[in-house]
Amino acid sequence: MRDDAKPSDDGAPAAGDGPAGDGEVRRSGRVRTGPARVTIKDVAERAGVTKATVSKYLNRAHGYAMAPSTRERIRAAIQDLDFQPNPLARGLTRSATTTIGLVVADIRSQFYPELVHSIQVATEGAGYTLVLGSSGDDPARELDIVRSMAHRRVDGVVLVAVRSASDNIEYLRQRGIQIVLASRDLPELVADTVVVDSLAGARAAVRHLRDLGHRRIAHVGGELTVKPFADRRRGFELETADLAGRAELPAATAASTIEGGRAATRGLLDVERPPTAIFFATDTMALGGLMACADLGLEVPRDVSIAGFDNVTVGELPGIGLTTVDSDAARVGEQATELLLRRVLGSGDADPVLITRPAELVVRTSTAPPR
Amino acid sequence: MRDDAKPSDDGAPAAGDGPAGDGEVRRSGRVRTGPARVTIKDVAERAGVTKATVSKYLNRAHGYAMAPSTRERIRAAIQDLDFQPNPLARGLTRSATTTIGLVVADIRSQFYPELVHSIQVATEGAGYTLVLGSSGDDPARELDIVRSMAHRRVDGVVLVAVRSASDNIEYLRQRGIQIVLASRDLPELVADTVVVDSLAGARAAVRHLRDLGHRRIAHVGGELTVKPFADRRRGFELETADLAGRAELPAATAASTIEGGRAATRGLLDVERPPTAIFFATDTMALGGLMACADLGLEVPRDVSIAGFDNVTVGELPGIGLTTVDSDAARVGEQATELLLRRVLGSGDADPVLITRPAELVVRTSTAPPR
DNA sequence: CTGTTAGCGCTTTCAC
DNA sequence: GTGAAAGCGCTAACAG
Repeated sequence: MRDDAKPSDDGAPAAGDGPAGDGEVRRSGRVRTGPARVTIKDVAERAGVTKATVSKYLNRAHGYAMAPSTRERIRAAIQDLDFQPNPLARGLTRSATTTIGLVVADIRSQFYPELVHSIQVATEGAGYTLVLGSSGDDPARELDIVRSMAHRRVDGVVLVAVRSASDNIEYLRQRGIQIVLASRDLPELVADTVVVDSLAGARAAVRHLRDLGHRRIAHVGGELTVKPFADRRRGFELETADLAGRAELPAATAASTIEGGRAATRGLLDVERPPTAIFFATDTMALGGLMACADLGLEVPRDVSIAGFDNVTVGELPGIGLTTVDSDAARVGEQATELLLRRVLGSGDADPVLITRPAELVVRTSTAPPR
Repeated sequence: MRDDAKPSDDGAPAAGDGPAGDGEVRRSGRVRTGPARVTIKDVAERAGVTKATVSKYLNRAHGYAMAPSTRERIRAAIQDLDFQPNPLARGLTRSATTTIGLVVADIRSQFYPELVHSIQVATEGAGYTLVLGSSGDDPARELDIVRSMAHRRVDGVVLVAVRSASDNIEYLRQRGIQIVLASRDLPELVADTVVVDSLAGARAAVRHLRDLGHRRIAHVGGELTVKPFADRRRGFELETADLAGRAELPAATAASTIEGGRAATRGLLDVERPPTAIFFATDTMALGGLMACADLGLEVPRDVSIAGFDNVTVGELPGIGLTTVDSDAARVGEQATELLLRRVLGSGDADPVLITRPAELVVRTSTAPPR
């Protein structure tokens, strides 16, 4: 998707561009006709006014005045004709589309559905349409998506769990497109951001393990370039600073996937004197941790206690009962959307706002005192 | 979202519209300026040709001829200027937007992420943008969403797990918008459809339970107005037809949610002589079934065997180990998208196509011989 | 308060 | 092969 300005099928199949002047596409076919669309002109005629007046009616929120009788005739005409303003035309003139872009890394992860849903509901509830992009956690693709959304003139973008932001944010900002970051903050506060308090949450989780009597506690963290993951790790370190040496507190870093957590956990447990508890930076990794325990014939929580972070739905299931920290994804999504829409509507503070939501410990059955 | 033709801020904050002529909104503010956008006119000037010629270059797939030298100059100009055709303008004239709508019931359900992801990847890979709508499984909202997408001139719509279709499909079809149904078929083949073989899958699951020695088998089904659910139930009935009376084969119907499955299962198990195995119409319900067992102090599979349908990710987890039937959501999504894009591009059969994918049994640890 | 007049950026006949 | 002109459906000054 590098050279966006290629022939009509701008966004042709990912396949190679082939030799110079290939001509594969046949967009030709059927000419979308359907029932004659009713336009603003039809409404104007039926109401006995001009398009301009109808437009003013449609944009009356802009503060146009209008004779009640005219207003009423237009209203009636619109209703009779079942008129719908064409969003494309509107977008073309106003350069605003009542559309919000949502960029996520990968919807399949246990963590997103709740977040995406809340964002979807919030945008839709405000009359905006949601455009979805999935980056696969690849910064390059993320930028492609952001560019594509910018060209489509979305009014704003929710960046969920961005990796790094410099390019994206710069690009959007230059084009006057509003931005909000959800669930992952960045080292610098470059845009409105809504996250959960990772540091406090991690401390609570680790303290819980200590309160149970654990002393050999390990940590499986996410990539440290991701700030919330770094914060969680730091929380782990702060709460274990007084404990013995590094040997007692092994830490690993893994991709935030089930497989990532599984592999890292195996490495951590398959040693002489394994830890009695592990704190994971995400529930997804913790689920992998559970698999690793099963792989090694260890029982949770008897042989090892497991704690995660996020509170994904499946953690509640019997047979899982994952002790975790609630990231309150739904509220994060909602609040992020609110912030974004506020900016889109022109209010909003001059400076970026950071909202850090409290993180609550949720104790279930995957943690218990060490043997 | 009923009256779409309301004032400009068609999608004002959910808050009340207040007294008659309130004037709260101030869209006024910042006038989205940004760096002067480069248009086809700029390209034309730089290349020393007219907009028309540039347009022909852009649409060369339509089969326009052009002098190689001109072609080259235009190509260079586009590159130098980093020109991107404005999709809105293009959409306005061509009445096609390289956009696909995706309508799901509720992304939060365990089943969707995989499906949505595959659709997302497939559309994006073909250069289309995905617009997401979530109906909450409410037919009225579903229609609202479909209408909104139609107004935005999406080229096609993927309807995932529609409930009933008459209105939606009629509406879209009238407007020449292509349609494909994924994961749920309808009694009548009204549009291209991709589903898994529910009947065969259900039979395989039930046969598996019988092979293990179960005779008192229950079924927790989804609403029978949903064809795949009806098929799964029918599969259950066919495979148990020779067994004792109805008392041995209780069946319940529930909403396809964890809670739905949980409640239904409790009802089924909390009796004199409970079944020794339960076949669920969906994994989501089966997870609820697992919770119900825990609630009642029953152990799976020792006291009761549990089998589901869909093969959601969490089913693999140790502690869950759900025996199920694979719905192959990813492939269903992919194939549905392919079918849709084919129609959008003007190929595609005259009549609707039905693709029924094979359903494969996946045996895990939630099923075992009865005691 | 309402109408006139220009476009927004692109496509598309129809000439040349 | 390329250009001129009209128009997609709407908004936005500016008049009156």
